[in-house]
Amino acid sequence: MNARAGLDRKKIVQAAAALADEDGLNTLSMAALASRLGVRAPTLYHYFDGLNGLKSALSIAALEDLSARLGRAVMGKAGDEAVLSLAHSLRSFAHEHPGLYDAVQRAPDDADPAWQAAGQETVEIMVRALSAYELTQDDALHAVRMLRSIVHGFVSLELHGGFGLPLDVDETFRRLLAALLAYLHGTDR
Amino acid sequence: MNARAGLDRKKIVQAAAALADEDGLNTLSMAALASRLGVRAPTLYHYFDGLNGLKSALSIAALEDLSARLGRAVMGKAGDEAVLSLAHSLRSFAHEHPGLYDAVQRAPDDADPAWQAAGQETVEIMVRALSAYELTQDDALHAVRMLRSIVHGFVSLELHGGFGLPLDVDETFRRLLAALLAYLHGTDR
DNA sequence: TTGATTATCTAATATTATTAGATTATTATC
DNA sequence: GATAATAATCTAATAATATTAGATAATCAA
Repeated sequence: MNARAGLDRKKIVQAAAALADEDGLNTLSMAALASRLGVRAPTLYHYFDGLNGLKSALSIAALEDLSARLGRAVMGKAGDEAVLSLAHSLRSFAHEHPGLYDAVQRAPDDADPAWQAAGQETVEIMVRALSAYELTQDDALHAVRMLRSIVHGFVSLELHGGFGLPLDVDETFRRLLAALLAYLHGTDR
Repeated sequence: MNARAGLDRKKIVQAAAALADEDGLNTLSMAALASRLGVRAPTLYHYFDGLNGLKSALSIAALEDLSARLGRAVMGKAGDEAVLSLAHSLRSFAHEHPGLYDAVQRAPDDADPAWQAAGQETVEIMVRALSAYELTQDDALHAVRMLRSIVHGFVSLELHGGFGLPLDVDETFRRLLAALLAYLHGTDR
């Protein structure tokens, strides 16, 4: 009784993604994943270098997903509209895929080329989205970091219950983005 | 051979904090903590309700530490100076105590009264720091969230290697705070 | 000094990650 | 189509962890 499960790295990563989104990235285990795939845990070692290797693969896949989504979000948009679209895409990705979102944050131990590439891709998407502001190269990179910081900080606090008070969170997000856009317009510098 | 170790909750939490800062909150275990305290793991169950209970206590202690530091940071300061001092205190706490900083983010499972109190205290410190801007109650609370989001997002990306490019991170932080201060001054609204 | 309390221990169970090596299913070769 | 090679999966075993139960020894109160 050994009918093959027909696994491959992609199917395993997909199942891991589902588990991470459902139960959290931290509780993702080889045991739980194998069980979901109808297979014994050691089987997974045939495809990945342990739990760490699996999580690295998940991080890369998640980052690629996110990158593709961000790319679609800014197609045909420029300036404020593009920045807002990026921000809302990031936030909705985090809401829809909390496990994958956490995985994106977690850099693989050994800086994997695929990870580097996906990360660079997202930065480039963001830089292109900012092109309408006609920033210098460095200013654009700072602006990308600012956007990422703002959205990540907000989303992270939001998802982990950091905002206790009964005050509209969407409004806070709007204001954060308004502050960023104002800065990009140079109202202040 | 059972000379008592003379433990109490405080000593255990302190040792846990040291371990978390040294090796990361995620790798904090009952086994490692007991070993550092020169005691067998089951001993710790006399003081805390398992690893989760211990981590909750650590979260609360860390939040109280942070809150005290923030309180000191804004004494005798107002307006922009107070906001900048808050932001830099938050960031330096995260740098000096990465494990505790992570612990602060993690809300205890059961919303512990001590946790609620410490959280409320930090919000109040921040609201007071913003008093010079003469904001409405709601605007002040949004501003607190904005400050927390900005600093947390930046620090989190910074600590977890999210900023790959060789571009001055201090400068990015400065710009983020400049954007916040400009917003608070209402240059834009 | 004795008895009660309590801090700590040992022993045992369950779960997990991981490695080694056996077995069975598929594929390639003749 | 039979057989050999390959590859996917399994069983078995080891080590580490969290946790519970209950025993023991140190301290404290009377």
